[in-house]
Amino acid sequence: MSEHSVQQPADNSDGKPSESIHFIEQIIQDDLKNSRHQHIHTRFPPEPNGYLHIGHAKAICLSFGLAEKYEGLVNLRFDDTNPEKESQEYVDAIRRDVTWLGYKWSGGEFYTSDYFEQLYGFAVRLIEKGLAYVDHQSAEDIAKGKGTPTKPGTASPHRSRSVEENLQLFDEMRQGIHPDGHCVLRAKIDMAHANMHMRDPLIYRIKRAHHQRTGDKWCVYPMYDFAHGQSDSLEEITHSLCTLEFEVHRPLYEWFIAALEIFPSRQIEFARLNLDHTVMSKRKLLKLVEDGVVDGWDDPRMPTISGLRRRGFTPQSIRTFCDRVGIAKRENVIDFSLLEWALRDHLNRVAHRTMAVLDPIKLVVVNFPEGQTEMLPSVNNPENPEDGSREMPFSKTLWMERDDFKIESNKKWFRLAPGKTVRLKSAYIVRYVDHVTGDDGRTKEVHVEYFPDSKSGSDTSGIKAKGTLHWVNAATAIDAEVRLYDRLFSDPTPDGHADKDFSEFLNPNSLEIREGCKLEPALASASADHPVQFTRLGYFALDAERTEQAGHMVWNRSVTLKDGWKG
RNA sequence: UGCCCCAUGGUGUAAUGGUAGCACACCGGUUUUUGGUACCGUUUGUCAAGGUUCGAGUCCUUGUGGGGCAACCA
Repeated sequence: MSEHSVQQPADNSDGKPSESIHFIEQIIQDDLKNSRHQHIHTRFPPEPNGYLHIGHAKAICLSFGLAEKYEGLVNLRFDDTNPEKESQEYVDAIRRDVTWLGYKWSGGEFYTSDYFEQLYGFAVRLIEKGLAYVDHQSAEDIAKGKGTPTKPGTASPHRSRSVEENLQLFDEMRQGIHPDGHCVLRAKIDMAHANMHMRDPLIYRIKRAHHQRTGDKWCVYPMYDFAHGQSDSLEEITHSLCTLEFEVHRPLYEWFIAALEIFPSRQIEFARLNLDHTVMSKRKLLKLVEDGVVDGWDDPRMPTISGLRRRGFTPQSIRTFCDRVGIAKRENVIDFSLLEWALRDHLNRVAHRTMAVLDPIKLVVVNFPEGQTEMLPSVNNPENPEDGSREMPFSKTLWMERDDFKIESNKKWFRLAPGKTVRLKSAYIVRYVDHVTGDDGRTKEVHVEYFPDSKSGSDTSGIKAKGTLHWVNAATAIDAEVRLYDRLFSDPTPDGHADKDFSEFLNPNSLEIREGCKLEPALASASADHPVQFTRLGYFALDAERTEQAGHMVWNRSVTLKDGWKG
């Protein structure tokens, strides 16, 4: 059990839980205590019209997590009632992402399209009760008739058709006798209702579109309000959790349950997740993909689950993040740094430390014997000694990071510079001797002398070095490409500006590709499943797909190490 | 000029009428062969005004501010 698992209420003598719970858990605990339900049953109902993002992860952790915690069931249900926008590709991606997060849909996998026949029957039942009618008005007239939030709507001229006529017309709709958009089925509720959704909402429309699952069997499809809640009911979902924008739909949700006399699922809304410096709507993410701004839905800069996965995030880190974000009803914008913290927190404990130089310059150990190679052990993870150590080759010619050398420095500079002495991680202490400047005016080589008695682990030199540098043996280095990422948008809330399009805030420097990076030889056997730390640089993940395409290793920087240096 | 929801440090989130706490971020310190980690510490908060109460972040009223609602989308 990890320290991140939710603590069960302690068995206190006074019976009080030792941990606070959010409002949805309170409802569940009350329902269980009052025997309103013997067990709970939740669901996650994505529309397969895009990839899942971190906001969905919050919803997934909520509904799946609650089912697990209270030993209930959870369904995965694809809300596929709009064939024009949905596809099997998205269904597959959603299943993959939920599975990757570590969840199983214990209650089963469902599709709203499986209920089309029953939904149709529900509509007939409504008509028979005089609670629905076929409207032949144009879309514009229907919209006009709805009024505005401040002005009541007006009744459709077809509102008082007889039950028989409505039954026949609705049957004709199904038979395909009428063209697309010719008429719709509407619930008969209240055109003057203060809630716009109660002003005779449309519940069925004619749309000749090939559905990825039902093919061409249907030419009428139910609208969200006449599909979602009914599906919840059919699956006997006890707690139907959704985001705030559906709050105004709840009266309708309940009206249909009452009118149809079906299982009373309960809808509860919570605030969706917003992350700063990114966008979280499928429409906007799709636009980034279509415009080629990013590499696809799984671009490592995307807030999608697949993007985060490729970036190197672990399922555990995302679950920790969702846990820390909390559940409430107020609008929120989470700091990106919380996500980064969650990843570091996990990877610090499990990732092996390795050495890589991203902007290499030569480091020559002038007094080290030419042609000799010494194997030096280096601990894989100081946070977890059980992970052992590996042997690193060390010789006269090494690579060091360009940033680790400066010609002019001061007392706060712990790295190499004229007059400075540093430790090479897991190797020796070296002292500056000289440096070589290239034709371009940049430093090309740094020459140092090493102290043979300062060997890591058996240092008897007595020399103190404030700084420790990472390095890679030149002769055995692996050449690789490393991709560094920054936030996709420079503005914290790119879609929060009424007068400007979110794309105006794209960060032009969100991707930096480094070629010719030098990796220690042990990294040859790295796999995408095991993120590593490049010592002093951050956590990195092998991009298996790009590596295969490029013919050389391609690494993605998942997150930098926290940098405490105020130089 | 309608209806619904919301309001606690910079950002999130607790406190269920009784000491405003936790996390992230920030800043400072200790330790350190990663300027990482770990540990310690500082600063910062109940939108406003009334009311109820011995006692209000919590209950009531009125404001103010924010969000949502008028797709044959979900």
